[in-house]
Amino acid sequence: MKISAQEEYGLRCLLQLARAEGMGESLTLSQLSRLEGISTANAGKLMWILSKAGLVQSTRGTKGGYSLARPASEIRLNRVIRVLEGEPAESHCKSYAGVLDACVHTGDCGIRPVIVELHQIVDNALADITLSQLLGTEANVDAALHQIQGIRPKDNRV
Amino acid sequence: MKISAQEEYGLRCLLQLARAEGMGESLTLSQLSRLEGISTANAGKLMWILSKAGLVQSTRGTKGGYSLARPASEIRLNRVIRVLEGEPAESHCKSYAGVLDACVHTGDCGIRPVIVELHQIVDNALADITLSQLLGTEANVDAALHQIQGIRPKDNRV
DNA sequence: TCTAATCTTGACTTAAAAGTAAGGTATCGC
DNA sequence: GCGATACCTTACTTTTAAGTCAAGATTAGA
Ligand code: FES
Ligand code: FES
Repeated sequence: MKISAQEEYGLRCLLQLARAEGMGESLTLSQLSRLEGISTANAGKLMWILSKAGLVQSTRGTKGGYSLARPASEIRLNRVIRVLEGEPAESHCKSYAGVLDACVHTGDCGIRPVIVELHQIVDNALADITLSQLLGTEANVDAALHQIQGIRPKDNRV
Repeated sequence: MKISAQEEYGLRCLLQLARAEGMGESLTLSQLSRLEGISTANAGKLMWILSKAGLVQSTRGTKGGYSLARPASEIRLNRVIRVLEGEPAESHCKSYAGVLDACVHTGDCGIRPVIVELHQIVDNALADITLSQLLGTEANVDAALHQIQGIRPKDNRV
């Protein structure tokens, strides 16, 4: 249960775009790569993924670059992470079937709900955070997040 | 942000041990491998990790096998997952430094708190679940988990 | 004691993720 | 139009995680 490199760097680049957005500017791949200390090729790949998902907008040609497709306050982290983590993780019971054709826990299973709920918990937490909330100072961001964790909305209770 | 194969299979094996525990029995590697549809070699590796961390007890020789080191009701999932996910994930800013020596976000950083809090949220959720809670029917387990997600204890508020 | 069952351990192989390279296409300014 | 800038896309290489193998060590029971 850890964050992958792609998720991490993708999110960072997105944050850089959010910062630039405030000043009405867009960023090129080489700018992004310099800002985050990754190769331009890698930045390109990340941006391609994000743009395919409609999170960022790209402009070609000289004076081109990337910018957020929507205001930073409307981009929630759960969306970002889901896009960056690749495949939609097919139904769990098919991905982790061991050497067998199907999951050995047929029908009644205590594992499945744990995994599903766990992802739900993470998703809920991430859904409460927008890009714009991450632009302040570290202390402010930290404070804001603590609050969110406390005010949890409890969606799917009856 | 997804669960790894090792975490998944390790947890499943542990659950099988918890079931066997109820009947005062221990399980051998070949039994575990058959129950979970993985190779005995793989089961052996997982058990070694879990035993090294003190979560399971092993008995060698004929009539040997594995059993839980403590009652299922005292084993919390956060511990299990942390053990199975390998390295303690050194300070984040060192793991994801791109091509540079250190993290480019020096000092004031909006990313770090997100990652740290996120792991905290997951850990809190997992800490509320014990192995014994996962032994019931799928419907029961699901119901129990929903409750936990709602009653969240809010540890680190002031 | 001897043997069969069983765990232990490190090295090896394979599969997946991450990152890189290169050629292609669109846009701008002259 | 032409060249420079910058994104687009696919294929490849490297790195890391996952899984396997094989030789060694320990115990119960005949
Ligand atoms: S994890 Fe697939 S049925 Fe249990
Ligand atoms: S992630 Fe390391 S300083 Fe921001």
